[in-house]
Order: sequence, then structure tokens, then C-alpha cells
Amino acid sequence: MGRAPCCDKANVKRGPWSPVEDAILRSYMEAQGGAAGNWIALPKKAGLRRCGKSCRLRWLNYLRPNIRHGNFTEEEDNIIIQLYNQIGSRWSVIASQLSGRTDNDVKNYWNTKLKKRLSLPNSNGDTASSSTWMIDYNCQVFQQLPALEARPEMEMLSNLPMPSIDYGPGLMVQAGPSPNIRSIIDLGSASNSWVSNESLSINWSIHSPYSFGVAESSRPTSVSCSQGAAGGHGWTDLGFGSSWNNIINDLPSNYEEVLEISAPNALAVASPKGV
DNA sequence: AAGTACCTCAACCGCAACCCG
DNA sequence: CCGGGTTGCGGTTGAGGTACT
Repeated sequence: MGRAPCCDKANVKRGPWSPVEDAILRSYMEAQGGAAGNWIALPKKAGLRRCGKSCRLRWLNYLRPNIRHGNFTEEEDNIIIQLYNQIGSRWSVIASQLSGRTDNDVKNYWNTKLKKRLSLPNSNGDTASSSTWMIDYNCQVFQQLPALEARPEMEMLSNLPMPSIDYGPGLMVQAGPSPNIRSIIDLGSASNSWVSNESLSINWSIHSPYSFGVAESSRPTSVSCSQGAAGGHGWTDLGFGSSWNNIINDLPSNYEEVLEISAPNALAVASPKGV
């Protein structure tokens, strides 16, 4: 024997709600002070040919006072993204942090807008939709170069909890902001290596008002790795090698350069030179 | 203008948690 | 404690709208 149906499906109306039905439900709920009591019994009491669950959903997601639809603000975006990274798809919890938003709205907004905006590259290595992150050598994270396209993710990233690991003088690495973002870079160590626990390729360029001792053409501009284990912690050392060391060592003392990094996943950084 | 593809979001479904006798 | 009824939640669907060809 299967589960008992919550209502008599043959005798209830389904599909979009009509204005008349909305008015009946709204009127009933207002008369009850906004408390439905028993949702299963509500349709009969209110005079609606609807399933109780449908009434509940309609009220909570649409008719209830102070509901806001659409036009999510940047601040709301940030909260949703941050909470999603922390607790996953617990939409009701996320919605509870946003005034007037319903879990259904937040869920739809995530699935149709935010997820796409933050989408990772496909398996072909197409990074057209990937994130590009910028850092500077002073750990002032996520500065934006004027010439580059607007990347609202950057603002978001700086607000996310990013576990940092201090490996000692001159070397600090920060993991990415979500379980899906685990790439790590360090710029201050002796080896100056990228480490990552996933297959990826990285391209970068340096934007600097200063000249370097290393010719532009000899600077490394890309590196790739496959997933592997290194140092017993499952990370792959991408190894920039000596040429990268030269770049670091040749930086002026009061540098303000920004390193732009394009990678499949978000990255965080780095330690000031000489620290 | 017509056909098609894509997008959005309200609504539905089923499951798990909760409530209560 | 148990079991049935109810509620809350997250995943999914599909109608309607819009963009594209």
C-alpha cells in the first residue's frame, strides 16, 4: 500500500491560481490573523477547491504580506552566495536572512541567475565564463583593474570565509571560498609555487607601472597540472621555477602591482615580499 | 511573420521531520 | 514508544514569455 494522498486529487483544482482564488485565500487568512491552523482542512473552511499544500504554498510564496519578488540587490546576492557556500542549498535558512524573500524565490534566483554567473568552466577547458581574480602582493585582495570587465564576484569573494594557512615567514596561502574552490597560490615562498588539488591550467599577466629585471617575454605566462598528491596532503605543486623567483625578487620595494590570474576556480593569495 | 530555442518562476511532488493522541 | 496525520523543505516540472533565427 502506498502513501495516503494529502488530498483528493480528482476533486481539487490544480495549476495557476486565479485572482478570485487568491482573494478567497487572502480574505480567509486575514480573518484568521495570518495563521492557517490546519492547512489540510483550510480549503474546505475557506471554500476553495484546492489541496491544502497548494494553499499553504500560495500563501507563503505569494499572498503573504511584505513579500518581495525580483530585483535582488547586490547585497542580497552576496548574502545568498556566502550562505550557499557555507550551508549549501538550505533555501529556507538562506531566505530567512533576507527580508521579504521566500525560499522558493531564492532557490529560483540561484538556479537561474547566480549559479550561471558563478559557473565554472567546462571540461574542454573553456574558461570564457570562469572567474578571474586579482590580488596584489600586499594581500589587498581582489582589487579590480579598470581596464577589465566588471566582475562582481570579487566583491563577494572578499566577504567569504577563506581559511588561511600560515606556513611561516614569507609564505601564506589561502584556500578558496567554497568546497568547490580549492586552488591555492603562494608568492612568497622559496619555491613560489602554485598548488592545487585539481586538474587545471592557469594563465596570468602582470600589470605594473614598474619595470622588471626579467624581460616581459621570459616571464612565465601559463602553467598546468593534473591532479595528484604532493607533500602528503593531496595537492599538486605546479612549480613556477626560477623565472618566477626572479620576478618576485625584482619587484620594487613599494610595489603596487596587481597580478591578474585566470583560472578555472577562484584563487586567493599570498604574502608581501620580504615578510 | 513564423518557428524554434531558451529562460523564468509558480506550482507540484515526494520525502523527512515534527506533532500529538 | 508508536503510528498516523500534518508541516516544511528542496528538487523538479512545465506553461508562458522572450529572444533568436
